[in-house]
Amino acid sequence: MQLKQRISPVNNLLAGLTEVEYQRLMTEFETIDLMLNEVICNAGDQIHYVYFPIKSIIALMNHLDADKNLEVGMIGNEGMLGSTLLLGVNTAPFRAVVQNTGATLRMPAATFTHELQQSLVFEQQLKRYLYVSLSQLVQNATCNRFHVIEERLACLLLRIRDRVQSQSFHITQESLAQMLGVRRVGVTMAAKALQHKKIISYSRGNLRIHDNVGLEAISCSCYQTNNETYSRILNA
Amino acid sequence: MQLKQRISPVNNLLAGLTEVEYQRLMTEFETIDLMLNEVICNAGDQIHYVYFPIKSIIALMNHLDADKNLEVGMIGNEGMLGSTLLLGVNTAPFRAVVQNTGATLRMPAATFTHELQQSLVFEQQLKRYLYVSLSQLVQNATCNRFHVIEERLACLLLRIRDRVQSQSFHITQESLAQMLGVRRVGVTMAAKALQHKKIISYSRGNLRIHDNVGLEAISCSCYQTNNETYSRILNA
DNA sequence: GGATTTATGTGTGATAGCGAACAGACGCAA
DNA sequence: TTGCGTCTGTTCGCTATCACACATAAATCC
Repeated sequence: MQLKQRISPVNNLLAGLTEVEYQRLMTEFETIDLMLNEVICNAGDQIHYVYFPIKSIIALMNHLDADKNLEVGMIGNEGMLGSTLLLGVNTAPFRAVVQNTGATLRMPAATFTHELQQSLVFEQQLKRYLYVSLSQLVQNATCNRFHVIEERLACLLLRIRDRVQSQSFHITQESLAQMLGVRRVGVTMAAKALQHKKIISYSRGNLRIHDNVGLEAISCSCYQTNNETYSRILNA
Repeated sequence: MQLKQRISPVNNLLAGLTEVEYQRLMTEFETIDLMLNEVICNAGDQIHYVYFPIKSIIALMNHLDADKNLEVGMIGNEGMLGSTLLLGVNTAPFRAVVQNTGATLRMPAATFTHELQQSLVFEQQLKRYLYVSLSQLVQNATCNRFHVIEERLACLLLRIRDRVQSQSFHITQESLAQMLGVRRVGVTMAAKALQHKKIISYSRGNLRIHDNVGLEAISCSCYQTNNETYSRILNA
């Protein structure tokens, strides 16, 4: 069973570790369930824990005011929350909100920084992840500037799908609107368009993707660009 | 004279070093002049040198296609180009374009990574700078999404002013448009509005700021937010 | 089972910014 | 002086998105 975990690790950032390193790390983690819409931290908060999602999704949000929010990063089992600790700053740069419940590994920040010093491979992997986060973040910023809501919605749904590893998941239009930084009505229109094209079905937060190829065709190239960046840097 | 340099260092990231560290670093730097509109690197390029501007400005641009560009970061004597080497990745995440000529310190990438290992203070300072870059980048992304051209232009002019350390500088509306990710005509309109308010004067690329307070009042809060982030993290 | 909450759909007008095309104005160089 | 390149100003129709207000429908709760 442990072998199975190593071949298909619970979190991709823990791949590539030696068996010994992996086992030691696992003794430091606790597995928890995050609560939907829970605000793990606000920008400027002290970082107490780092989180490695297994099935959950954490959204990084930049918050200007009540109706000016923007998703600037999404963390699933391909990433982690708290990687900026690598830079020697122990305050959170952004608000982190739980977008999807599910099992999550958690470790105290102090333990994390200590573990980094124990394993060069681990540290190297996380530094690379931080580089990828930076790149993707900028790609999303540009995406926000130039692409229309429907493209961006398609992109967002694909990113969620990849992280929940399922064709169907639960998310309200209101949440999607917050992430895209647009009005809910804007999401309603875009989602309706996707439904008419038989690409998704959507009812009261229950969303199902029927046509993956169609969705990728509609989404802007940013989806693919971000995936390429991830695999180029982290699976090198 | 050397003492003067230490009190008012050529580049702010070199402040806080001990005299010995500073002197050793300076032997590794060469001082060069960057050419206007020179593309130092494109996204994905190998990083050969790191740059510490003294009077110059380097703009980080994300490039989708010919007419879809966005400034995602600006580097003057408060920062450096190449800080992502800290993350152990030696390819550039973004295109870097010279926006203002002027003296610049340059060091080979290999020397830089070697020097990082020699001085913990230096490394710590640059890690913090990378954290600040990340934060500012996200702030700008949100700014692009929510604020109107005139606010953003005001913000941009203030950022340039701070880096050239002068009330007047040369930049075309075309360049400004590229950085803001809008049409030149959009900049023309916004710049005209600022001129009517007697805040700036502008003729064929020669721009002069007459009313700093007025310009800050018009610019969005992102300007101040970014400055606060910088001083909170780097001057701590 | 009725009331309330939550989630989605619709409609109307306003507006910021876009694309394209063109006109003037300044500056340098032959 | 003429010409050409660069920079800025102006206009027109168009579209995506916004703000606000209200309608409908499913889920949940007492």
